[in-house]
Amino acid sequence: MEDIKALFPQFETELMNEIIANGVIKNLPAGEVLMRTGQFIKSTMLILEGNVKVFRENEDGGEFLMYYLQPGEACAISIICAAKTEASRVMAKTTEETTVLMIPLQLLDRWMLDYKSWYHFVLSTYRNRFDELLVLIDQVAFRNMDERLLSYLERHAKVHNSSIISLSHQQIADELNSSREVISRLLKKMEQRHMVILHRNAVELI
Amino acid sequence: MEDIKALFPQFETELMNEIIANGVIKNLPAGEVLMRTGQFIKSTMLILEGNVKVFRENEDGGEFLMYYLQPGEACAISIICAAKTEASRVMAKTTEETTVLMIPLQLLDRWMLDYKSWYHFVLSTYRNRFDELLVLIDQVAFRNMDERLLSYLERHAKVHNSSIISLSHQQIADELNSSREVISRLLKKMEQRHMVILHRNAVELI
DNA sequence: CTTATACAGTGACAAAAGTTACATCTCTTG
DNA sequence: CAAGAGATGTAACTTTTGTCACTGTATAAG
Repeated sequence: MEDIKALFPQFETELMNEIIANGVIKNLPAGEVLMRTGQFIKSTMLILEGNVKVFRENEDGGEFLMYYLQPGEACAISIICAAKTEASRVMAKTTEETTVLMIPLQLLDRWMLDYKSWYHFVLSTYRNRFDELLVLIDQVAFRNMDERLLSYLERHAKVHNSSIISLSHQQIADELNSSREVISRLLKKMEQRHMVILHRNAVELI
Repeated sequence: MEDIKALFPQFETELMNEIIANGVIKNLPAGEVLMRTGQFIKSTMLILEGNVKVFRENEDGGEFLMYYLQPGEACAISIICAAKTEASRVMAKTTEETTVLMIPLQLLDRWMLDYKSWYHFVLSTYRNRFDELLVLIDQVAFRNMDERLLSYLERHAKVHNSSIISLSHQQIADELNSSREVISRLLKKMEQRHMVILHRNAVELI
């Protein structure tokens, strides 16, 4: 409870009380799917601990990364969809053990009116996700795969707070919508330039 | 005034009155820049007539298309930025003669609380723009240039309500972040397959 | 009418990325 | 520890896209 206050210091006390009274805390293992393409959303969630990756699935099951959700953040899509009870167009999955706070959607409309801090939180959530999509569009539209790979590794390191990226080349290729061989090739080049060290199932950023 | 009501039938009467009392109608010629990268936004706007294209500028001045705004719509970015008085990261420009209704940003917060119809309008604006960005990401991440070109032509035709797309190959290349020769090549192929007819400064969709 | 100027067509080539096809290598599991 | 599964390395090739260089052509301006 104290952790929640620390993560969302901007929320006023009454909102905090409502959140605690109505929210359900869920503990999820890594790899748990929180939202599925085409699924209708019944509740929104705040991330308390861990990490959630939001992605689109392509035809072959590849998981094209959109962005990560971190503690103190909320899923804009779940709020948007919840507000209109519409189907989701993206997937969300935990990448590590994660704690979320589920909030029934019928509260959202009232909170928007009753709590200024909630209203501002929702708006800034929209704005931040929108910005992340803009950055993503820049990457896929303007950057080559080598640059995208480097950005990807750096972001992964930052988000997971470790310079060791524990993913196979295939997983990285999926998240960038490329192919394993291309990623292997580029990683090899980066290793020759002493930008990374390659391990099994892991890439270490220098 | 009656046209405004027809374009925004969902707005309640009092909101309509506020809009009419506080909004400023502006008539803009084609090619007018409404929003510039890095610029701070002082007001938001509703599109009454015409068409606005929202795009990102690349290093060489190419205008990479994000989406169009049409009558009855509002610019999500201007609302988001206005709400936080932050700098814009995109550009907006009229593509034809356009009438917009400018609304001073200080009214937005109050309207969100006072008018349910405004609140829902803003949320659905967010949702729609978000969806358009998702579609754009799909295109650049998953589709080849020939498919993207076809989608682009179809969308342009739909938005401008004409099967004749009055743009040079260079302009099309810019909006897709490609090069003139590539677009010429692909258009030629499409012409051979009887999908389009090529004119000077125009492409006709069949 | 002539001459710039912007637009379009095209061939040749280069670069980036995707594909195919194997060869190794490194764990895990029985 | 042997076998199999999953992971990685790599060469050869194709496809897609981008770039360069040049030609022709329509249109507007003088």
